[in-house]
Amino acid sequence: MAVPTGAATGRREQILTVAARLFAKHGFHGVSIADLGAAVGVSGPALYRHFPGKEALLAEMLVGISEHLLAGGRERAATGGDARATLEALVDFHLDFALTSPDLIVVQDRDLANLPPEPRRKVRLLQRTYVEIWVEVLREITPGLQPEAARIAAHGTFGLLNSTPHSGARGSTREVATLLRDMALTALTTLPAA
Amino acid sequence: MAVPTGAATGRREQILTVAARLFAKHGFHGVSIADLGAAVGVSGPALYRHFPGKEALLAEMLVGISEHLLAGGRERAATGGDARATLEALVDFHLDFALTSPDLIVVQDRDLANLPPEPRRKVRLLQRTYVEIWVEVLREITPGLQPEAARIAAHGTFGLLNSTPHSGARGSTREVATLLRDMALTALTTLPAA
DNA sequence: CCGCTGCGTTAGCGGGCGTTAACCGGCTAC
DNA sequence: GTAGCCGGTTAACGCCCGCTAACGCAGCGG
Repeated sequence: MAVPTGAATGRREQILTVAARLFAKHGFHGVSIADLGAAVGVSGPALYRHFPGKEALLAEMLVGISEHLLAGGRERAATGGDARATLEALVDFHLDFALTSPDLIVVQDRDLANLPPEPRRKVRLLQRTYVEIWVEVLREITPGLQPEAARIAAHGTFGLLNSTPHSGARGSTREVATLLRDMALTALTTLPAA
Repeated sequence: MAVPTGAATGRREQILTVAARLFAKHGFHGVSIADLGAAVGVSGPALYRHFPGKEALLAEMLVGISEHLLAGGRERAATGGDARATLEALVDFHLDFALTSPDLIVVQDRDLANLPPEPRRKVRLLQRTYVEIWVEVLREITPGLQPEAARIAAHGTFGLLNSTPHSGARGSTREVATLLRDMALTALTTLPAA
């Protein structure tokens, strides 16, 4: 159930992990089945023993990401503490994911367009639901905040928190985390009520 | 000299504009030369009358973007007002670019990896120089701010400001702009001095 | 009038890709 | 011990793509 990029237990997990790394670096169309096979130590068509095709592999990866995010978001939102605490939990959760699995973050918003229509709609739905969790919390914190404004603020925050793959993120992870965390919380707790 | 996606004057400009739109939607490898030709009304190999190849086209697009950003950044930084005003100008400039040319924003950080080595290094250099402008201003505003922290904050802010393509950005552009502008400025002016 | 240049066209080549086919060795169940 | 699945292999097919070749034709300078 551990979605984050970690050590691979079975072949399927290993393939998904390696594929995430390669897709993040070269893009979906920039990685061939042969490349991917070579990277896991088998070669070429062996992958078809584990996935029905290249797009299905991408689909499983992206759906897994969105489901993981949504599940984590729901979990944090369900604790029922005050809204400010919930927001902090959401930020920490999202940031942890972004720092732990930068490959998945990159692939997530780069190769969504390469999904077949059906899984794409599924991912979009999951993402939208995830955003709505944030919107609810934000509107609880800032009364009068319009839903559309909250949505834009949430997307902006994702951009902020997901920026670590771009910045190299060399400094010790802990420091990066607290910096971005504080930036996000500061920005989100001073939204205009209008 | 107008880099932003606008009406196309000559064929070259038209091709670049259309290519930006298609690349943003389908990714560099997801758009064929034939697709691109069809989208501008000519077909296929006619593009080779204007660009030496597909990668060169991408290179010109990405180099143009980074040069535009760097030039705009330098311009704002050169006015010599106080740092806070400079920062506001930088945010406004970057945000205006992101809102005016969402296609270029998307292509910029998605297809950098598809550039041939030499233009890629050039783009990276331009980007790094652009970031350093922000870093200087941030460190002027927040004394004691470490360069690496400023860099991370700058990248995070770019992620925030560049998030509009993801959020659909339906609300009237002006409102989106002021919302993201305020979020960015709030976050950047409360960075820890440590 | 002639030829050059600019900008198109269609035909075709070469290579790479996703995918399928056919085959095969090693576990494990019965 | 043998049947069968599981997860590999190599060979090959068909498609699509980037790119080149060869040609055509309007416009214009001499």
